[in-house]
Amino acid sequence: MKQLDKIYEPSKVESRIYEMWEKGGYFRPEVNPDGEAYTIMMPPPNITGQLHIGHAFTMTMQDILTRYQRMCGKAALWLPGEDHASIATEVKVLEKIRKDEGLTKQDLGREAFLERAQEWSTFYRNRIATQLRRLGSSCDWSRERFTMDEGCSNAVKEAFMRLYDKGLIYRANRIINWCPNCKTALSDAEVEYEEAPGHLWRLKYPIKGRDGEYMIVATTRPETMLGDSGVAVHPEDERYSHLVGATVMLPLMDREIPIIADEYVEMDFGTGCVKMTPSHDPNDFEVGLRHRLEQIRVMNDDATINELGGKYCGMDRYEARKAIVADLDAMGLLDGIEDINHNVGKCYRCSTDIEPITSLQWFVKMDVLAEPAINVVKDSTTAFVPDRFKKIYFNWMENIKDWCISRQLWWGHQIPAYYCDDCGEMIVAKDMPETCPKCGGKMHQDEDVLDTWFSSALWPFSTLGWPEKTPDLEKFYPNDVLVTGFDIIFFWVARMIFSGIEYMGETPFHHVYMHGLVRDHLGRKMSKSLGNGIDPLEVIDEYGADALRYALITGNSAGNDTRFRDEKVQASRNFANKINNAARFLMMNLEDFDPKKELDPSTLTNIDKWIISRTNEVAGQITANLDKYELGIALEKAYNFIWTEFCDWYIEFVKTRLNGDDPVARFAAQHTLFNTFNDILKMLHPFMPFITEEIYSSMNEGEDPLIIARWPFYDESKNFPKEQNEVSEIIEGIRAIRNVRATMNIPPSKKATLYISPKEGCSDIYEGNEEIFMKLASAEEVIIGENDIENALSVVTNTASYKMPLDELIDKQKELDRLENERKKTQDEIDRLNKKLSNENFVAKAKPEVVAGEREKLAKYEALMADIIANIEKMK
RNA sequence: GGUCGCAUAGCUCAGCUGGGAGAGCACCUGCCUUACAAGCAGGGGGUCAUAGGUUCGAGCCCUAUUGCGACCACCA
Repeated sequence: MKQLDKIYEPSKVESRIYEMWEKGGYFRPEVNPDGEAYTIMMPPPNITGQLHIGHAFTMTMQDILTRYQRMCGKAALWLPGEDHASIATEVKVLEKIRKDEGLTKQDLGREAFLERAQEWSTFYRNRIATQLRRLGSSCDWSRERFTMDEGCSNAVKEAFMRLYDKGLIYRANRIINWCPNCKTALSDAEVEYEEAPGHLWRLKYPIKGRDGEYMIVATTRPETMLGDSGVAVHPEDERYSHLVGATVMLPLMDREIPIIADEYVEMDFGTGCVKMTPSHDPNDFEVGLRHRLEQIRVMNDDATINELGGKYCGMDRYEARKAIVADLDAMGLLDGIEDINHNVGKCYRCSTDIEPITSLQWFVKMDVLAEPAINVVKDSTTAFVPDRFKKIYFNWMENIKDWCISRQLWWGHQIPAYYCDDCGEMIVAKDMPETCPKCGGKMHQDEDVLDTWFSSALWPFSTLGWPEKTPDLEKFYPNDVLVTGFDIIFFWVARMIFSGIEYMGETPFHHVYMHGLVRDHLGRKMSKSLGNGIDPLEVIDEYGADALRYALITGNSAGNDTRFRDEKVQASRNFANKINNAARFLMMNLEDFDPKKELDPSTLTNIDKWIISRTNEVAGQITANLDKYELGIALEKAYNFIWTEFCDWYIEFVKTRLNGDDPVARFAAQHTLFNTFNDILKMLHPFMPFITEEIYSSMNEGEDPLIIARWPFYDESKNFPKEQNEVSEIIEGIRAIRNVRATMNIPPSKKATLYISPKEGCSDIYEGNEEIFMKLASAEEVIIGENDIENALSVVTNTASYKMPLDELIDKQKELDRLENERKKTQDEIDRLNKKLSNENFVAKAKPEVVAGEREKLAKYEALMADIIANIEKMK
């Protein structure tokens, strides 16, 4: 066996190990060809060119689950997503083009732009893939799909056509969210509302035919009045009922517009009178439809006023606002201004104020799609972890409006709709017809592309080959689990669910595991403006990928945010080093060990059986935790078991036999050490893949690598409850002795004879383990049996009483005080238990096993009490 | 306005179906004991936000309150 460094250096092993995995093809589901399919998918990479810590968080969880399932013998497939062609990508690419070539989008033209976008997108995507590899991502990169190549992927065309044929996609002139900076339509989910101080202006609209009478409307956006086509009041508002049906003259535009009554208006707000701008306000749009109000769009795509805005034409919307207010004021038509806080919709990408405008766009009809998507979550065909996120999902799905899917971008899947230049005929098809089927004219394709989430929603099956009926699709759909942050439920999770049901007839995954955000050490959200982002690659450089993965997972529970602190990574790194050193110990002591040589089970001591049993038990618990996606708990259990029980106790226990001269005892110890540590490496592998693989491969030369080793499932034949209890007693005894020695300030170098007098029937716990007590309890000699020593330090446990004569060291009074203290504590326990057990209600109503347990405890404490009192007597 | 979450040791957080409160870091004491000082041994430290309720028994279940946070909707 080879030797390890005293300090574990991740940089020395990580790339070598990763290469070994990848070359060996171990990430592919074929390593377990007959195993049940387990699928997990990677979100579409967001092209920022850099792996974000939040991304690393998601990836780590996915990777842990994938590795675990693979070791369980499943055909675990972890697929990278489709390209995430979004506004972000387009903006990023355009920035680069401007910087490198000094060209704008218009200078470049569509085709040249797409070519460059393709290039850079691929570059960034590869870069992220490389970064993920450093994190240990066991994604099957060989199946990577990149479907923007043909302008619009086959899957997207197919999906679009199917919905169109069913009448679930339509094109209409409706009000949509428009970003004047990105110059594209956005879906409702892409608008973020932010509270901002503003004003409420009250404007006076002269009523026609009633000189000196006005309708006073309140508005936060006076510039939209250019497009007003009505004034609305509540039908039951007596102040205005006589005016319904009359008209007002719209100031500045001199347009005669009607006064209408609609329940939408709230009587108590403002003046109870609302101006109607159907082309620039979603509510007004709805009211306008009901009352057939004219739609007058007064703004251009860049939010400047257009020619319908009269003399304000060409002004920016906010310049126009100032000018209009000033003009109205000059005309005496400004009734007043109030300060008001209101929410302003912003583009989620560039934070520009969203302008609602009417525009010809493509929409997906949502009500039909939403219903089954709600049902699969209701009946838990798709379960959310944690469960509470269902509510958020339902709330959104139940109130969903039609989804605007067209975007006025170039970088995306181009809509497969074609128009005749001559007669305007529209065809939706996979390929553009040569000529118009109606008039034979020339055709052109719709300029717009689809919302990136339209294609992303297809990802659970499009990455598996859909619409082709591939073997992958057959085997791996539906997926097992989706791991993602809760911030993405609407954008993505919900849309995948209804799309999966629509196209595949089945929900896309059984479980949706939702995690929280990674925050900085002060609990703040990471953001570019704060500059508090953490680069996972820097963390990996400093501490190693295993440490980063550990730090991200430990102490985390589903749905909750986690803070990222340097101390946490340090603790993780220390753990990695601990494992490294435990491995060093093994390697030093296993040089002459032959794992193939058969063991005589009767040579195993109770100590060996204890660690075998505990390892088995812990493995079972971790399995249960992982099956419930309790990654943080599973990792914590592994940590505590490895550090405390294996390293601090078992290794210390076993040293006496390893250094002794009985070859049979030595072999039993080596055998247990070897197998236990192998199991430990296995259960830790999903969390810390690099270090475990490195150690495992040097311990098991010529064997299969750890990544495809069999998971250490719970095995009843390795369960030794009797020995577990026995060794717990030994540990308790040693602890008690150490504790006494420490409180009495006796240095470890001062050794004494240790007299152990086991209680009835307990002597085999101690027989043969004398040397262990010598080593771990600083005894120079151990004598087991009845004793009657005076002037000795004494401690008692449930199975034995211990005595250490240390005459010259003992401060008699101090020891008496200590014993008295023990007595008090024990008496308190006895009193508490007596009180509980004398409560008739408790005895009658509590579960019998609980009552029995309390009785047993009482008996133990009473026995201890007797011993303590005897010891006090001897001391006096 | 609606919904949800969080409040546990000095700090950061765990705590599964209710049966005597845990970890890491920090702190105190003693140790370079041949795997490990990125370590070992021992120790201190919590009215589990507040007030009620259910129960034999509540950190956990119910109600209300306070503080913090998130999401959705949005009245011009």
